[in-house]
Amino acid sequence: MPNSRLRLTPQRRIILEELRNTRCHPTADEVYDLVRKRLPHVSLGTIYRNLDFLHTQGLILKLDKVGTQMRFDAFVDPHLHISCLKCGKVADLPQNAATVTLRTEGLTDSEAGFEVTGHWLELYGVCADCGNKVVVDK
Amino acid sequence: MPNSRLRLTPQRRIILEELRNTRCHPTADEVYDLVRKRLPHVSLGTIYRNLDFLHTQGLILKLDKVGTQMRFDAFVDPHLHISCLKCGKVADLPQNAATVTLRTEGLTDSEAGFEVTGHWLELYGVCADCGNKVVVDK
DNA sequence: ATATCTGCAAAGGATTTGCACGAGT
DNA sequence: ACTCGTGCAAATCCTTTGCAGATAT
Repeated sequence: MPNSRLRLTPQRRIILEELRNTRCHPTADEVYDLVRKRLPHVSLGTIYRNLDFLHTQGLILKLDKVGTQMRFDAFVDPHLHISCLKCGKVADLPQNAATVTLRTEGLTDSEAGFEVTGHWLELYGVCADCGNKVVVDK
Repeated sequence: MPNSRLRLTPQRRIILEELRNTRCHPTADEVYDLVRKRLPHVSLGTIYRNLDFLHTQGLILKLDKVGTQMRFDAFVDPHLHISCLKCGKVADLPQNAATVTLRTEGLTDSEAGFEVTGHWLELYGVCADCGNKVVVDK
């Protein structure tokens, strides 16, 4: 039978520490850059594998609906994310910044016949930096 | 000076017709398959370029928050989408199936300093087909 | 010993792009 | 002529995977 004990390797510990040290919702390659400062020989494959592992363990969030790359978040308490339409930056907003009300009673009878099990709300806007930025390009 | 007249080429017309003939929110390669039945020599690059063109013209929606591939929708009236967690299928739901209430007054003062300009709500669940399906694999 | 984990490099999938030719005005 | 659009193929970007060696118990 397989030994299902899972290890907290230095790589995993440091990835988690770095994620917990920032609220920047870094992409995998940004995590890679952070971790490489402490583990110069770490590989990007290990970063991806362990981000996925930590996500499976429920230790981090995987944000796959924000821009073109996945982003990761070690703060797993319920909260909302807002992404900047100009620079792609992702920030946290309090959970009560928006409320979603579902009318589920009608839904299972709709033509789709779907059972609704959850939802994902994504806010977008313009961050402080980009809002203040003077537009230079034509 | 550039001639800014834009052409409704056979490729564009047929892509739009095929999209308007389905409510299946096809991916680019599914559109490719549909169009190829009528234009056997069309290329996938042309499909991508014209889907982007039609989106820029406001003629179709580009759904980039649904699964790993973009999906396209010629029905541009406001409505919601729900995607099946098991098979990835996307279906329409009436706009009033869910309401989002934003508390914007507090937001610009939050630590993020974001100005909220919009939001995207994604519902997910289990479609009728997958809900009825007997699980065979171990 | 044995299962898990890593680094490396290669493969994979989706999308975009460069280029020469074709089409419309 | 002069754009704009197309087909083809290659390139790009992000992510996943195969494999041989390393690590922990």
